[in-house]
Amino acid sequence: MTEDKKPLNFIEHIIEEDLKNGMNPKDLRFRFPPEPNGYLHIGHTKAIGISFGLGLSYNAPVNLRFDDTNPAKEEQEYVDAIKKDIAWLGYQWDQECYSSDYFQQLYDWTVQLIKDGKAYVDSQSAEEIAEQKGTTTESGTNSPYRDRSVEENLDLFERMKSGEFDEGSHVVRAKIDMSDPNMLMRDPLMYRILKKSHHRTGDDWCIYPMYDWTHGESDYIENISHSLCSLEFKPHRKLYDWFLDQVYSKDIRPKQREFARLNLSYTIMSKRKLLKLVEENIVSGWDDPRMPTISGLRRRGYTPASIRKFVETVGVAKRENVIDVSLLEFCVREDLNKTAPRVMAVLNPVKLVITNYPEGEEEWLEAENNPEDDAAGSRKVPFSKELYIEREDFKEEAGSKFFRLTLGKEVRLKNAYIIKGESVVKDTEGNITEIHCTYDPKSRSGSGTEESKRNVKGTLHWVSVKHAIPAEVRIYDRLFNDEAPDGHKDKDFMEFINPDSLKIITGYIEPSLKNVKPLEQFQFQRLGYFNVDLDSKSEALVFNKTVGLRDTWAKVKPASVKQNTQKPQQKQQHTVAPIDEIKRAGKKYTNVPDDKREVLKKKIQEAAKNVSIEDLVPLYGTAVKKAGTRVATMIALRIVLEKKNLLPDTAAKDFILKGKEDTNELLVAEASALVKKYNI
RNA sequence: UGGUCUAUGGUGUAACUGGCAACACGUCUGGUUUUGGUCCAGAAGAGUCUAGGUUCGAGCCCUAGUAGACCAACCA
Repeated sequence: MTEDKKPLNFIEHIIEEDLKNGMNPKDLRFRFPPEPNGYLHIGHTKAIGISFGLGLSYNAPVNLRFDDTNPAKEEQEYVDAIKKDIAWLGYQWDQECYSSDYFQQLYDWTVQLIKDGKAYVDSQSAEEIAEQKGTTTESGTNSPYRDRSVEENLDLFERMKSGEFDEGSHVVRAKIDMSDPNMLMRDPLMYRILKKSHHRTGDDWCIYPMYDWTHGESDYIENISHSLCSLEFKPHRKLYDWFLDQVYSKDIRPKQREFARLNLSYTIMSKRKLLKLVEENIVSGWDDPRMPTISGLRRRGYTPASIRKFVETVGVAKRENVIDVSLLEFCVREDLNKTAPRVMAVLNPVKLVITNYPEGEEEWLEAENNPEDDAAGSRKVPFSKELYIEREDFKEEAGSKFFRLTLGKEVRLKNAYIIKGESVVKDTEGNITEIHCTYDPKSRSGSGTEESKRNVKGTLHWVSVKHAIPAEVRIYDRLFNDEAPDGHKDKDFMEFINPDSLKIITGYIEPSLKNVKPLEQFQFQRLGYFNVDLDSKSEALVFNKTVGLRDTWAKVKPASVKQNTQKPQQKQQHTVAPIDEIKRAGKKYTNVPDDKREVLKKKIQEAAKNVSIEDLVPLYGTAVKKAGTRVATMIALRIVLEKKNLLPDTAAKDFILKGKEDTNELLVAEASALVKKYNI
C-alpha cells in the first residue's frame, strides 16, 4: 500500500468506522437532494462534490433526488437545469429519484402513525400553532386537538386528502413533545393542504408532506447509507431519527451527518438574493458570467475540472468558512494553462508603425499554439508595417523596472522581430496617436540567425492593423466590493454592489480567431484567459474574460508610489528555548548528511547545558517512537546527568550511554523513575 | 438567556488509538523562459481562543470561561 494516503475528512472517517464495524461496502449509497426551485450555484457544488466524490472513492452509487414536496415553488425548468449542470460538472448519478414518487408510501405510513397514536390532525390556524410552539427558553403547550381519537384523525386525514378542506384549515402533526428543548420536536407538521398542481403529480394530491417527514423516509426507501447535508440541518437530525424509528424495519438505516456550507468571498449564495440581482437587472440573468451559479461560471469560462478541483481543495469540516476567490481563480488558471490555445489580442490599442518595413508587404509568421502542449502545433499570424500594441506597453521614458517599449530601447514582438522605439506622434491634446519604431530584419523569430537569438528584456504581443478582427470583449470584476456582502447586520448586501463589475470594450484579435464558436477558450497572451460568449456571432464576435494571468508586475507598480509600509520588524524575535532547540535538532537528525549531523550534535550539547531533566522528560515519549528525537534526547540527557553527577543504575542506562535500540519502553519507565527518585 | 454545534499561520483544510503542528492557496526571494504566465529551487508566516486539570508528555482527554453559528416557516 504505497498509494499516497490522502488525509480523510471527518465524513470519510465516519464511513471508515462504519466499515470497520462490519458494514458491507456494497451497502454504501449516497444522494444529492436539490429542491428544483432555482439554479445550482457554486455552494451546491460542494454538496455535489462531497456526495459524488464519496461515490467515486468508495465505488458506491449516488442518487440524484429532487426534493419536490412544495409545488408552490418548484418547476420542471429547474429540474432540467439542475440535471444539465450536474452532468456538465462531470458527475453521473445512479438513479434519478423524486420525493414525489413516495407520496403514497408516505401517506400509508402516516395512516399507520395515526393508528399508533403518534400523529394527529390539528385544526388550528398557523398563528395559533406558532403561538403554542413556545420559545427557545419556554416550553410550548399542547394543541387542544392533540388528543383526538384515532377514528376522528383517520377520518379527517382521509378527507384532507380527498380535497374536502381548504388550505390552512387542517394539518397533520407528529405527537412528540411540546416541551422538548429542540423546537423541531414540538409536534412538527407532517402534512399541509396545498391546492396547487405539482410539476410531476399534477392534481393527484392536495396534501403535501413536509421536508422532515419526507427526507429521512426517502433516504430510507432508497437505501441511502449516509445522508449528507449542511450544518443548518443539524437540529433536524433528532427528528430525522425519530421519524425513522417509526417506520424502520430494514437492515439498512440511513445516517444524517452535517458539514459546513461553502462561502466564497465577494459574492453571495442565497437563492433569494441571487434572484433579486436578476429581477432588478443588476445582472443579465441567472447565467450572467458574474453570477456564482454553475451556469454563470460555465458562461464565464470556468471548466468542470477546475470547479471539481476547487471543491476538492476546500475540504470538508464543520466550521464556518469563507474561501477566498483567489483559490477558485487559481484552479481555473491551472486547468486552462494546460489546455487553452495561446493567441494574440490587443485590448487597449495604440498604433505602432515600423518605419523601415516595406509599405504594403505582409508576412505570415509561425506561432506556437501552446508551449505547455507539444501536440497543440502552431499557426500563422500576419505581420505588416502597421500594428496595434497595448497602450500600457509603451512609455516615452521609464525606469529600468519597465521591461516594455520606450524610446530608444529594444523589445521583441512575440513571434516576430526585435524593434526599437524611435519617436511618437501626438494629437493636439498631447495624446499619443502613433509610435514609430524601426525593426531589425534579421531578428525574425525562429529564423535561426544570430540576431533572432538575441535576448531582449521585454516581449510584446501585437496584431496587424490590416488583418485584425475587431471583437467585443467583456471584462468582469467582482460583483461586490465587500468580502462578505451579506455578512453585515446593519447593511443590505445591495449596498455593496460594484458599479464597475462589467466593462465592455472593443479589442482587436488575430485573424485565426475568425471562426470561433461559443464557449471555446483561449489565452490572450500576456492578458488572461478568455472564452467566446453565448452572444457571439460570426460577424460580431464576443469574448468574456474568464480570469487574468497571475500578475506580479501589477502589484509592483503601486510600490513606485512609495508604498513601503512593510514594517520590517513588526515581529519580535521569537527566541527559541533550549529544549525546543533540542526538539528541532532531533527532528532533522536522522535525515541529514553526516557533517550536518555533527553540527546538530554540537547544538544539542550546547542547549543541553541550560536544560533540566524536568524539561527533558516530556521528550521521552517522542523518543520512543522517533529515532531522531531519541538520539537528541540521549545526547542531551547525558550532558544533564553528567553535570548533576547522577547516573541511572537501571536498564535504561545502556540506552542513555550507548544508544541501545531495544530499551525504548524502559526509557520511559526510567524517565519516570528518575523524576520520582530525585523528586524533580 | 434553553438546546445544539464550532474554535489550528492571512485564507481553507490536516495531524490515525494523546508522542516532530503538516498540506494547498496567498506572500516574498532566486533561477529558467520570445507570455512580468508556466516551470524549478528556496524563504517567511501559527506554538493550536482563555484559564485550570489529568499525564513523563495535550491541538487532541476533563472542567470552567470567552467568542461565533444554528434552532420558534402550513420552506427545503
